[in-house]
Amino acid sequence: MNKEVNKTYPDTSKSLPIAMLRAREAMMLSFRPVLAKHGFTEQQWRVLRVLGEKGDSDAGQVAFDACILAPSLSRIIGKLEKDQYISRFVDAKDGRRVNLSLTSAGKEILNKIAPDVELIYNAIQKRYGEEKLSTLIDILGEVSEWRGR
Amino acid sequence: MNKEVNKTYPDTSKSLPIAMLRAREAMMLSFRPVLAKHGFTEQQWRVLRVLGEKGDSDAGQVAFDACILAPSLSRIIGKLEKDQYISRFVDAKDGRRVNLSLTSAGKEILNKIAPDVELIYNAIQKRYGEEKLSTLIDILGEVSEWRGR
DNA sequence: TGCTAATATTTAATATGTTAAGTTTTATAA
DNA sequence: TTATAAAACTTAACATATTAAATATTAGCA
Repeated sequence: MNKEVNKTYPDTSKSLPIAMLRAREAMMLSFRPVLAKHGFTEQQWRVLRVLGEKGDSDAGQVAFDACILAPSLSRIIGKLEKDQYISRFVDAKDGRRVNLSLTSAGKEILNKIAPDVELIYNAIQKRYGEEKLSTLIDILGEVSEWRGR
Repeated sequence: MNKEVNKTYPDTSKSLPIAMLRAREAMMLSFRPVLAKHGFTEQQWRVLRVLGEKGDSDAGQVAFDACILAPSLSRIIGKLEKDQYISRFVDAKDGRRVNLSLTSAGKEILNKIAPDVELIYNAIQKRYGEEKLSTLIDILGEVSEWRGR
């Protein structure tokens, strides 16, 4: 049951966007302090992680993978570059594209933080069970393909 | 399948927070233009909706229901009050609390926009089916109670 | 009663989200 | 080939997110 005494959900509990926000927020309350301890925001971390998992990518791809809009990404990579965690260089074949790459410092910090993040994720998985969480991810994946009408 | 050609999901597709963000974003791409047409942001709309569904509430309750942090809510209600959609008054019994209430203009705009929002939600429900979506909301509800380890 | 801790909200500072407009480079078609 | 549209980023402006600190008020207790 809900731990928040005197707080009851309104009918908005049937709202998918709010339900997703609430669930996401519950998890981030665990993840954020770990990232903050190392001086990273949630979004900066997503950028590093995506680059680590997929290797060098152009900004558009990173924006898509990390689910960050281009204008936000521009600022984020500006900071990550200044702090020397990533390097940025214009694509040789297409002058519009900007390629991003983790520096060695970036790879280092990534490997340093990842285990702490994994720990939390494992605790979540242990509590809710792999099956339920994979069902959740599957449905979320389907909904992600909603393209309005 | 994914409509984004040349864009493939990294391993972050297994990340629950990112999956929720992506799914939520897909839906909001449909909802936001409707709200924007009436000059409201997503968050302002959540505040109006919560007040409409639960009636007058103090700021803390609204913050919880709308899933908005207190500092953000302070500014949001500042604007909504200025625009005369809500009224704000200090609680008589507890001077720390601020009670919020929809004005008649607030109720009016709420009733005006709600049907458009419902329309989209119904389309989503029609596409994915009530059962799947209710499974989704159920699991999200469980995960929302995660309180760290 | 008076002191201190706890609450509820607000203010401040920095980072990101969102939409629109601006830049530079590439693709296209007349 | 060249004018024009499209693509990929960036910049700008305003709104929200996050954390910390400040304010004001109430609650608890010696």
